[in-house]
Amino acid sequence: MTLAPSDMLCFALHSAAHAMHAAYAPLLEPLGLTYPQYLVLSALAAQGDQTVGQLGAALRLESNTLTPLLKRMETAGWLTRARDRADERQVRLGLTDQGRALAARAATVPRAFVEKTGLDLTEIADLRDILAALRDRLKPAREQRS
Amino acid sequence: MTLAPSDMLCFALHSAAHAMHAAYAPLLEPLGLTYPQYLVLSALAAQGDQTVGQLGAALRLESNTLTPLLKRMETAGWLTRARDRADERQVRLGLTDQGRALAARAATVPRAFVEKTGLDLTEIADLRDILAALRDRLKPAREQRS
DNA sequence: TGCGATTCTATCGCTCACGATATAAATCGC
DNA sequence: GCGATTTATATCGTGAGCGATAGAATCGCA
Repeated sequence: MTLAPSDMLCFALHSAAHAMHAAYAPLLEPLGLTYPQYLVLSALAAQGDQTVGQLGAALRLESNTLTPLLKRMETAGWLTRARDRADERQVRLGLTDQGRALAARAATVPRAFVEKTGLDLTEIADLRDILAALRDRLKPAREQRS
Repeated sequence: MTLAPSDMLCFALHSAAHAMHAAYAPLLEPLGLTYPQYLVLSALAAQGDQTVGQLGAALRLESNTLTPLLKRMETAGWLTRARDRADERQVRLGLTDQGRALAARAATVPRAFVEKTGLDLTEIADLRDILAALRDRLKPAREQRS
C-alpha cells in the first residue's frame, strides 16, 4: 500500500545528501566553516566577486537564505558586502584576503570527500551529471543578470 | 584552483535534494504535510507502529530532530506517542485513524513525483540504489533494536 | 517627465537538522 | 541487590532553508 521510505528515490536522495553533509562536517570543522558557507566561499573564489543575485543563481538560493548567511561570513571577516554604486538595489560580494586564504585551504576538501565515497573519478563525474540533470528537470535555473 | 560548486558532486547532490523538496512541496501542501512529516507518516504506515529509535534508524534521524517533529504531528492528530509499558525509556509511536487516512492519501504522491523526474521506472530504481549505496558507504546505518 | 510596475535585497516566522547535554529507566558487575 | 554504566528520549542553542512580505531603487511606458 504505502511505499516505505527505503524504497523511494526521494528518500535515497534526501538521505544521501544528509550523509554527504555528515561526511563533510569533520573536513570543514577545522576551518570553522559550515557546508553552505563552504559553497559560498568556493563560488566566490572560483567565479570571482559577484552580486547576491548571481551567487543565488549559482547556488540555487534566495536572499532570504543568503542574507543572514552572508552576514555571518562578513562578521567572520571572510567577505565584504557593499551596495553597487551604479545600481543601489544590488549588493556586491567580495572575498577578503582572509577569505581567499581560507578558500585556498578549503580547496583540498573535495579530494578528501571523493576518497570517502569510494567512487572513481569517472563514476563521480557521471553521478554528478545525472544529479545535475535531474535537478534541472525538477527546477530549471533562473537566468542571472548583471 | 578552487573548484566551482557546479563542478562538485557534493553540490549536485545537495542541489538535487533541494530541487526534490521543492518538487514535493506542491504535492504535500494540500495535505498539510512537510517533507519530513511525509517520511514519518510513510514509515509508520508501511512498517507499522514502532519506537522513536526504530523510526530514527529507518529515517537516519536522531531524537533531537524527531521529538519536536513527532510532537507537532501528535498535536495535528496524526499519531500517538506513549511510553512502552515494558521499557519506559522507549516511546512507541502509532498512527491514529486520521493519520492512516492521510497516509493513504499521501500514497499517491510518489507517482506524481516520478512523473516530474522524467525518468522511467528502471532509471528511478537504479539511481535510488546508487544513492542508497553511496549513503551507506558515507554513513553506515546504526543497528536498530526492539 | 512622471508614475506604476518590476527588480533586488532584507526581514519575519516557521520547520528541520544537529552537537552538546540532561534525565530517567534499565542493565551490568560485583 | 546496589552502585556504575549504558540506553532511550528530550531539551537547548545555532545555522539553514523557505514562504510571505516589506522597502528601496530602477525601469518602462504613457
